[in-house]
Amino acid sequence: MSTPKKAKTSAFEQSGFVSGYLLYLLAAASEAASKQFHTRVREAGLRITEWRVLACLYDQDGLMITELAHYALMEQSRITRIIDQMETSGLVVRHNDEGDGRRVRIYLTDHGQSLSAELVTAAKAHEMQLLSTLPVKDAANIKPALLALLGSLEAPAN
Amino acid sequence: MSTPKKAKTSAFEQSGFVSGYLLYLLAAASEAASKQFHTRVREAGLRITEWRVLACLYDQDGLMITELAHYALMEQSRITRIIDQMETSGLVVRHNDEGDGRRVRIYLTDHGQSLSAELVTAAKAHEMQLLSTLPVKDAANIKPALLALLGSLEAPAN
DNA sequence: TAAAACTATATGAAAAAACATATAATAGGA
DNA sequence: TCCTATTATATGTTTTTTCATATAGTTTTA
Repeated sequence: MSTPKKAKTSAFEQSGFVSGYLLYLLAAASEAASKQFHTRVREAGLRITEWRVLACLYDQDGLMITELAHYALMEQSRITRIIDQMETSGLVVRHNDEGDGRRVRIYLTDHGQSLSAELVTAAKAHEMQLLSTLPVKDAANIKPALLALLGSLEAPAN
Repeated sequence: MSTPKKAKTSAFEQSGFVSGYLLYLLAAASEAASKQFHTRVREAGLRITEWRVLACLYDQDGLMITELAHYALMEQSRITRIIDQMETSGLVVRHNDEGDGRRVRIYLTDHGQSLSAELVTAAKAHEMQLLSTLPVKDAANIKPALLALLGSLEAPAN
């Protein structure tokens, strides 16, 4: 047979442009690493986007729609609809901001609070497990490198 | 004013769970880094997904639908439809695999070939520029760390 | 070699996401 | 203060994406 059945480790992955391209590595690593944990998120009855919102609110309850969009890496209109659904399922509530009638602040319900705490704990455990499978050097390097990249990208001037 | 207008660098980003969470850093870095280059992709009249397909075919022309799905990190049915559109816009062509009538192999047209070469060149330049903005240490560390992570995640055993 | 199991691609229907824009509230001049 | 510009959220529409499944070709095996 000229073509191998399972081309998992094909010539493609060994050489060529894509397999060493930074943006590909970032996307692939993000996707592969998230995949594992996302299984747990779905087991908790949540969609990925909802988990992201919960995690943001875990850190800082009462964020605005716009702030959530920024932190959770999503468009504003998307957040609006996700909050609609999360409000329906009893995870969060909307409150008008006193002082600025345009703003809507999102707060965790009791249920949302306990669920977010639970998932954050699981996420931390998963992260530790994941980092423990890496060579020590890489495990130590990865977050600083990503933070440097983010910092460089967020800097307005260039 | 109690709430700053532009909360770019808020308390959120300084501390808390999310801002140091590996899966968040990966997603955020991937998104932020890609964003810049994606502007160029759209200027070339392509969607991001189409660029991914072009890049894969640049490395290895004649990939199957399934292989493209794997390498471009997308679902099979999605690739099928993207190839439909790319065929319509004259970037690729489908050919039946001789030897296995189920397989469909995708080949770049002349136009697809020149466009992919052009964009790959631009992508390499962008990557170099991006890495040059990082501290040398981080620039040297990031790809090995991502590769280690990917390797660890692809390994079946654990 | 016929049946069963499996692989590759396509497609209909449903859900999610993006895009543009509407609505409402506030802020900032003239 | 009134007019304009700006900000925050919501919503209608369209496009993407997913999910489940159909179709067709190949391999396996009894």
